[in-house]
Amino acid sequence: MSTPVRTRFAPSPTGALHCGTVRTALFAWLLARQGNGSFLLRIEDTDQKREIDGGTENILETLKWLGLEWDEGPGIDGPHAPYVQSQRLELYRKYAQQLVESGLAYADPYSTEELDTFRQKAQAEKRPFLYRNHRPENPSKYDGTQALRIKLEPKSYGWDDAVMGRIDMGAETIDDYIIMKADGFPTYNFCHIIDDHEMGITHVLRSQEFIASIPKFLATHEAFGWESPINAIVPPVLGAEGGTKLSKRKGAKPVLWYRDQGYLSEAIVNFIASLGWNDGTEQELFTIEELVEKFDLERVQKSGARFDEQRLLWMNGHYIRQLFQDDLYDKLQGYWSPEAEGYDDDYKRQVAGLVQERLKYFAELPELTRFFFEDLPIDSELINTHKQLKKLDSETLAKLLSTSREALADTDFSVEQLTDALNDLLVQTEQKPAVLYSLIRIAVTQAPNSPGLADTLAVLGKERSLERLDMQLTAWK
RNA sequence: GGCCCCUUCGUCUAGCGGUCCAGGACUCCGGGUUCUCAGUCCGGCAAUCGCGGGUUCGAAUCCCGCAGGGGUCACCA
Repeated sequence: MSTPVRTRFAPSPTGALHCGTVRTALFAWLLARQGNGSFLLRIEDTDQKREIDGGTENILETLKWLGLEWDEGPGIDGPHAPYVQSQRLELYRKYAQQLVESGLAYADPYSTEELDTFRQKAQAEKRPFLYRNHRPENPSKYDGTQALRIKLEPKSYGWDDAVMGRIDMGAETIDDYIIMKADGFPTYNFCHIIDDHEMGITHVLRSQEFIASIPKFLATHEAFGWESPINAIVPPVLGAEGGTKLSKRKGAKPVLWYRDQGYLSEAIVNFIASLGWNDGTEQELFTIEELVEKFDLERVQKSGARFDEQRLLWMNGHYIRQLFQDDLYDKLQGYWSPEAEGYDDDYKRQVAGLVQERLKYFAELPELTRFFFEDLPIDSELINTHKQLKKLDSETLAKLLSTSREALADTDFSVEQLTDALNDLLVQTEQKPAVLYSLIRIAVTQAPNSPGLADTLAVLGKERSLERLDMQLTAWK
């Protein structure tokens, strides 16, 4: 029996979560859910300056919406609470002190300006800047008000990355780095190592930008005499244009934006999982259960993947079409146009049923359903630009429409009777559907497109449909 | 610049020495579904596998160079 997997997602509350960040969380979550593992959420808020209002709430809300429930973390707690770094400062200070006492950490005597000078000089001489070349001979005693550096001896580090495979890096990537800032807060580099160790994390997934820092992390483990968890570097999610990774600065949209636009969490999860991972078969669509079952770090791609909105849209449409009608109707709450609000549920349910296979995201609902809720003004352009109808004069059109009106008025407006009546009209008028149906459809909707004619008429109802046909006829008189 | 990672259709990818003159999906194009849009079904366009050398009877697959892209070198994470 191997020890249960423990993974974590450890974001900073510095902005709304976007799809790139969340993919790392998803992979970690999937890994934990495969066995009787645990998924932890930890808030890394050690940079007070960059923290934004509502940052933590956004993280919690995003994960909950996606269904990535955590077993330990804010609101759940657990054996390693608290799960917010700013509430764990004593712990980091204790470990920092331990390093000071064993001579593995020392106070940094330099000011920011002095350090900048060192860096610039190194750059001018075209050699890498290494802090250890400036290590103070007799550092003053650390009193908690200076920056504290860990002393790391230059040596090579390598590890077997669960995604990337074997990676070795030379001693030049190792240098003394700051573990405690002058403001008394620990740095990410330091405290996440402590937390991951304390919390018993077995697999640490990090995005690609951390790859060069891993030797530092390994060395830090070594300083404490700890064993490193399994490291896994996940490739970046790139913006649609490629090149650089998805980021707030490059306009990556918050995950919750997609929710608000009417994307389904199943679609987002499926789509995000498919960026940089596949199960080796030709399957494209996965339920979350299938993802849990099939996900494998070894099949995670090493190269970056672009975020293709087009493909997301396709997937979302797919998931919308899968919805049961009641479920669809519930989810559509809040997306109806203001005009629709006065209508009863039964009517709106029927409308929803007609647009289900046309919706790519819920926010499209109003523009797809306008004419079901308001009488749109006569738009003569619809007929004047129609490839068949524009050839006919209004007298002919009026005659056709009038005939149609009478025939339709004789039905009960059920889809069955309407379909029959429409068929009969084709025979009777000797017109092609492209002419007759288009004419009726435009007259009754005043929109360039709509669901099927019989369905649309049936939902609109007899009274309203005939009224609109009359309006069009009046316009031609 | 040093170090590290990456490189198959426009995009996401399959491929782990022969079954690949490279398969699937999205997009796009054409056709069917008695109107439109969407959906759906059928069909099509699209990668000489970054380039150059090897190894081998045989390479997208192994090796070596090169090029391009990305990351990183913070008292940010």
